[in-house]
Order: sequence, then structure tokens, then C-alpha cells
Amino acid sequence: MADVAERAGVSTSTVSRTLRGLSTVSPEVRARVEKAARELNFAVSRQAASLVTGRTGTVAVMVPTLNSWFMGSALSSLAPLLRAAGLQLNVYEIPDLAERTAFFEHLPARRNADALLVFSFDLTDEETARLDDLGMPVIYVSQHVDGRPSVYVDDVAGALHGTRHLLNLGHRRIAFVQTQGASGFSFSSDERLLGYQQALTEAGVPLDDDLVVSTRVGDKRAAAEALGTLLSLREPPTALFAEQDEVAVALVWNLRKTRIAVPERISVLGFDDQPLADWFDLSTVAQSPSDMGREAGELALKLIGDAEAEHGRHLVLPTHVIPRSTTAPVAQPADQPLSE
Amino acid sequence: MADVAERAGVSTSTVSRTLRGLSTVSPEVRARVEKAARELNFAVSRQAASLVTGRTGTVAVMVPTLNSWFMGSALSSLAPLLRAAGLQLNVYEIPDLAERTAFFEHLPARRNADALLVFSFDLTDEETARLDDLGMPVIYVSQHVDGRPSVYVDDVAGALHGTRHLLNLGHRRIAFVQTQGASGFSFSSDERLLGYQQALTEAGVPLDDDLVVSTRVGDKRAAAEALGTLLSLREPPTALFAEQDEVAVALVWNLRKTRIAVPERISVLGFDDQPLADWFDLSTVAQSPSDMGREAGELALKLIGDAEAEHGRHLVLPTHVIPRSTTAPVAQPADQPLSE
DNA sequence: CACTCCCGTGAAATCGCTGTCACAACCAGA
DNA sequence: TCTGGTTGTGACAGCGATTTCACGGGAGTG
Repeated sequence: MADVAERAGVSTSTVSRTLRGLSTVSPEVRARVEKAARELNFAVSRQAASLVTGRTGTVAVMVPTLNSWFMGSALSSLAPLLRAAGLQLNVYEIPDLAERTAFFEHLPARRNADALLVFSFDLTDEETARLDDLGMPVIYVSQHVDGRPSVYVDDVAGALHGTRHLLNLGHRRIAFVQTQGASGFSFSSDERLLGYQQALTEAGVPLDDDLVVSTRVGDKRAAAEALGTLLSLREPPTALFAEQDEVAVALVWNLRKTRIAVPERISVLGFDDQPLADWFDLSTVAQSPSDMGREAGELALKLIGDAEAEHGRHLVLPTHVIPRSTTAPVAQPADQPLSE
Repeated sequence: MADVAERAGVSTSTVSRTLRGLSTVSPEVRARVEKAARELNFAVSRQAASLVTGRTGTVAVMVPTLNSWFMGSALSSLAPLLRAAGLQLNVYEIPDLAERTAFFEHLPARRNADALLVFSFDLTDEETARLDDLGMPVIYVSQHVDGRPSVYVDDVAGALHGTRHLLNLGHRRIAFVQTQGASGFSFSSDERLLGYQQALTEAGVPLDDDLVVSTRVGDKRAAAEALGTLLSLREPPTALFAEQDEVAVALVWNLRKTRIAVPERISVLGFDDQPLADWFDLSTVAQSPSDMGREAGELALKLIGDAEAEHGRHLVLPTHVIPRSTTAPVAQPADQPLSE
């Protein structure tokens, strides 16, 4: 910066003022400084600036993985927002428990970001408390934490509407296929189950524990096992509601493989509406991670702006049932084919 | 840091030495300092430290998008590496030309990172030159730039082997389906075409421009059009080699929709081996973005370590043909069904 | 014409840390 | 006892910006 100052024949103070766009610089001097800066290929060091301003010009995000449709969409809509605000994006990927422990031990984001966005973690009270005295706004995304700013999708309502859709098609034996994820890394599961149960209850359909099964994501074999359990019940389901599209697709895949017609014989409903759902023409409950990323980003900008505004507000995003070709009215006994 | 020093009854120099793990601190003092630091929840400010060391403790990556299988995998394997080395990960997402221009105009990474990883951009010479005087190691990933460290997949060989696989199955009329991407954001396309042509030439099969068509990714309709062009040739192909899995899947999808049996009547081969390929049991040429991310990360660490080592080395990663259920021997005229 | 006020600018202190240098204390060898 | 070499620690300068404060010079006011 001293170089620029010398070249433009002004003081470093003036260079600083110019480059930050403060109005108290005469047009003529401004032009000279900008020219000099350009010629010298000069860029201010955020490091040095942050030392005195106390702001780092960086937003940190903590994500369980970078390699998923959900995170990709969310970050992809968050990034341009931050960039437009002149902020950098710092990513902490915390894929397992060891990394997680280390993260909360050292809190590397401390003093190295102006805000932290925590995605999809099922945090303990202790962990939340650690984040509280991080000295920066912390925004919880895809999860809700009491008294802290959170942005999330209404999973209960989503599952409620999804189940109602199946009920409206005449289904009464509706199974719910849960996902067994790495523990502590999401808790939408329980809420979706809750919505499913609420819908059944309000329709007067008795809950049946046999109709709730678990599987692992990304494991066709595990899906086949879950399916087997359901298909060998005394009274098997006519519709399957999977907690995630990926599981739903695995179910469809296994059903088709065994020549059980979808949706003629069994309807399958997913949750998420990721691209895979479109490829398989899967009926599903859509959520929008990109909306979530955007809202979270805007909230972050707001909280960075004025310190104590809006604390503790929760932003709940809607879901939408997207009927496609894997859900259909329940077959009447007469026209119920055994295979496609 | 002054607080910690006072609490531990030592100077800030000693605190600094302790926290950086230098050996010239007596065990007793070290213990006192560490205790004080823990009690005060102290973490050194990278900003301040970098001001004097000149190293930021950050690696920047420039990616066209965060929302793709490829980038997700690559970053997902890069991130743990950096973390283990105590480095932060700074992401610049440059989705369009405007952002790109802005990025090269201001080079926001200047002085704010110790190294830059540039993913999948087809850079102009001018842009490369700009990056050259960024004052930090720049590593080109999923692309190669002469004289600069690059990590990429051998697309020519991949396409060569893929095409050979189809030739070995007896196919002679093999179409190549290119992808029309956003311009300037990848150039694997040309190399894959080249490999395809090489394989045909070495097998003595004449090249036929009619067999090379273009489509857009993520657009089933566009795939249908490309397919229509091929199927209405006087001598239609018996095998389709798509530049990307997503396009291959769209082709399979359209073929099945029109009841043209895959692979009995037409074989389809993809390129990438992304999860979608597995869902559709697509034969494909596999590349490993996670290997690429890891190798690029290790190279970055090395270049940050000793300044002038290994400059200009290129690391070329292999591909593997994965035969699955969408490629089969070409049908003999006799047993060639018109539909499945 | 004198006075005040604002505007544009520069000098200097400051942010939190690292790294150099000096120094005190101790030990070993002469 | 003296010298020379370690070892552990503290004082202090300086990294590159921002920010406060002071100042000079014109414009506006009475």
C-alpha cells in the first residue's frame, strides 16, 4: 500500500480511503490512486485489514460432507450471495466423529470468520454452548436450535402432506422406510416419522410398528432386506414412504427387479426431490436446499451487519408434494395385477 | 495473547512459542501457558500471525460449481488433507462469465491464500498469465497447462479404451455424443473425441462425421433430438459412446422409452462413473475425481512446503472401463430384435 | 473583513502476533 | 576461578492495513 501511495503521490491514509470507497476523497486524487493501484496489481491484504477492523471478511460453514446433492445445492446458492457482499467462503468439512471432536476442541473458526453457518448436525447442548461463546453469529441450517437463529425445512409438515397424498389415493397400509445415518449428523428422520404418524392418526388409520422399517442409504441390498420384511407381513403395505429419495429409488429398483409393478401394485413416495428422483420419475416431497442456502446466507449478512438484530428467529421453509409416476390410486382387488 | 501471558506469568513471546509447539520452552512453563490458554478459550488469530509470517494458512480453490458430483467428490477428498495439515479451505465459486471476469480482474485470492487450485476451467493465455504473478503456487486440476503443475485424467486414453471395448464387442458403427457445455468451462470434450477417433483409426474403421453429434447436459429433450439424428441415418449406429454419464443415461432413457432394447439392439457407453451410472447399471469409463482432489492437495502441500520444487510436473491419472449392462456384443442380423 | 465551518489530506497510534536479539542463569572444561 | 557455550525467557521492532486527530485552505456568514 505504501508503494501505491508513493506512486500516486499521496499518503497511505488516502490510499486506504480510496480503495474502501469512502466519499471523502477528491475525484482527482481518487483517479490517481486507482490508476496506481491497478498498475501495481495491488490488492489489500484482508489479513492486515482485519487486524484493525476486527472483521475477517469471511463466513465459515461447517458441513458434514461436500459430496452430496443437498450440500452442493445449498452451498451453490450461498456462495454467490457472499461473493456479492465481498465475503470469502471458508469451508470446514467434518465427516466423522474424530474431526468433530477436534473441531469443537479447537474451534478453528474462532476469530477467523465473521459468522458461522452450521449445516445438518445434531448438536449436543454442550456443543451448542461452545458455539455460543464463539464471539460471532452462528446460524443453524437444516436443523433448529432453541433461541438461536435457524433455517430449516418443515419436515413434519412435509411428511404429513406426503402421507396424506397416499391416503387420498386410497392407501391404508402405508409403510415408512427410515434411514439409519451416521449418528449425530442429522435429525430430520424423527420429524418425518412424526409427520407420517400424524397423518395416519388424523385419518383414523391405526399406527402399526411393523410398517416402520430401517435401511441404510446407498445400499441396494439393505433396501432389499427392508422390502423383504414389509412384503412378508401378513398384511403387506400398498404404499411405501421413504425418508429419502435415494432410498425410495432403491426400493423402486428392487421392486421392479422382482417384477412387482410400481405404482400399479405398490406406490412409492420419496422425500427431497433430488435429480435422481426426476430420472426415475419418482413421486416425492420436495424441499429446496438452495432456498435454504440463500436464506441462511441472507440471515448471516444481516446478523453480521447489525449485531443484535433478529436473534433467535426461526425461518421455516415449505415443502411441496410432487406427484410423478410412482404413486397411484390403490388397486381394487379385482384389477390388481401380481406383476407388471 | 497478552491475557494468556499475564495469567501464566510469562511474556507474550513465550506464549507464542508454546502455542506453536517450539521446543525451547521448559515443560513447566509450557504446562502453565497451555492451562491459561485453555481457561481463557484462547485461539491465535491467523490474521495477525499471517501478517508477520507471510503465510495465510489457507488454500484457495476456484471451481465452476459446487453442485456437481465431480466437484463434490474432489473437494471431499481434498478437504481432510488440508485440515490434517492445519490449512483452511477457501472456496471461490465462479459459475459464469461475469464472475469469472471479476475474479481475474481483482484476483481476490492474492495475498489471502498460500496456494490456489484451479479446477476445470479452460483458461486463456492471458488468464494463465494473471495467475502466474499471483505470488503463490497455482495448481491446475482437471486440465493441463504447459509448464505449470497440473493434475488431470487421461481423457484421450479413456475414450480410446472405451471405444476399443465397443470395437471388441463387434461394433463398427459407433456414434460419439458430445456435450455442449458453457463455453470456457471444461475442455475434456475435445480430448475424449480424439481418443474415440484414434481407436477407430487404429481399428481401420473409417471416421464418419454423421456419427458425431452434440447435445446439452441435463436435457432429455435435447438427448432425444441427438438420438433422432442418429437413428435416422441411412446406416444407424449400433453403439453410442457418450462423453458424460448423464448424457448416456438420457440416451438409455430415451431408447427404452421408444422400446429400443439396450443393449440388445444398441449399446450405450458413458464416461465418468458417477453414482447415476450405477443406478442405471450403465457401462462406462471410470475416472476418479476423489483421486484427483487428493493428488492435487498433496501437490499443493508440497509446493507450499518448498517453494521451487517440482514446478511444471504433470500428474496424469488413469481411467478404467467398467462394463455393466448397457454394452453387449453387436447383434447378428438373425437374432437382432427390433424391440425388447 | 474577520470568523466559523467544512472538506480533503497526512501523521501517527494501533490491531495481535512473530522473530530477532540480548540477557541471565547454569553447566562444563581448563 | 575464569571462560565459553547452552538454554530459557523477555523486550521490542515490525508486518500492512485502519482510524483518530490535527491541520491547512477555501467557502459561507454576519
